[in-house]
Amino acid sequence: MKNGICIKTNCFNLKYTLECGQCFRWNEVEENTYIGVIKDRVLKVKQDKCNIYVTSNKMENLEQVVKYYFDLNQDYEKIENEIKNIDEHINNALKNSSGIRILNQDFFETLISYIISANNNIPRISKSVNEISRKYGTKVIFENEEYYLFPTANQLKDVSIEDYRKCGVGFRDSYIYDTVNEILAGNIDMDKINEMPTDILRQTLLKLKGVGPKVADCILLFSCQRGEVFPIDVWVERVMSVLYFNETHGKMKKKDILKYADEKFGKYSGIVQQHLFYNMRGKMI
DNA sequence: TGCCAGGCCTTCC
DNA sequence: GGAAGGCATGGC
Repeated sequence: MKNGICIKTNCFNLKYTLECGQCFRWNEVEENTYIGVIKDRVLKVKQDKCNIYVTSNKMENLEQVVKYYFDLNQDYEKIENEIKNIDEHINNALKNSSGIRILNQDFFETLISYIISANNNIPRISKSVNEISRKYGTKVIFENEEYYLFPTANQLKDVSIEDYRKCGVGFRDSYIYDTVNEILAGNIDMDKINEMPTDILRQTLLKLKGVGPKVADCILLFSCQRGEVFPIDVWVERVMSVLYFNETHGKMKKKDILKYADEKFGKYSGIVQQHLFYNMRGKMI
């Protein structure tokens, strides 16, 4: 393939993966073709049956980067076959959403993005993340268009609370400001994240302003390869209450939902959660 | 107009 | 430790 690569995939649906709410910087430009900005480059990805075709402004290690980002090194066919057998609800959900992958996104970008996500909606989250990138991130050119990488903590060192507010983040402005400064102060060593046990890492994240249990779990799941976590937002609370506790008003306590998920879904809690979330939001279950 | 959005912080008990 | 209220902003 000219100026790009082709990767053969299995059990991967690009559309579901990018539209299930775990990432905020992808746009569909034509049928089954998306352009997105990840850690250090712009990607254009087209899916045609089992193959994806990828072009980028940066070809260095492209296949490795793409496989890691979309979690293509994991055997999702095996994972889906296992979770299908857990119960009929998951089996039904998978009929609508087979091929969702849990992305491996950049830690810092995910941290800030999910602080913005609190009591917010996905289009507005995307808008704010894009605005922060446009103002403070590195510009890159791809197919004669301008794109902006999400800024590093260092690129945000002189940004004020008021500046964040102008990016549309609302009351989360000071949370972002405080968290960026914590990172700049070295209070979270981003090089050691992979070695930290999940509980310790969660406790570390929870010390940051604007990071509560749900945001921490999203960061753990979408950027730290912790597939055993089960982020509970309003949708998941609702779907779990209805499907597993016979409650129609989302009244179940999070503690009880977490206990249930841990016992029943175990190390696959994260992927199960994502299928339930996607199906619930799409009103398919 | 009022309610909701991938919740969290602060205050108060 | 748990409950209640406040919080920016835009879409419906």
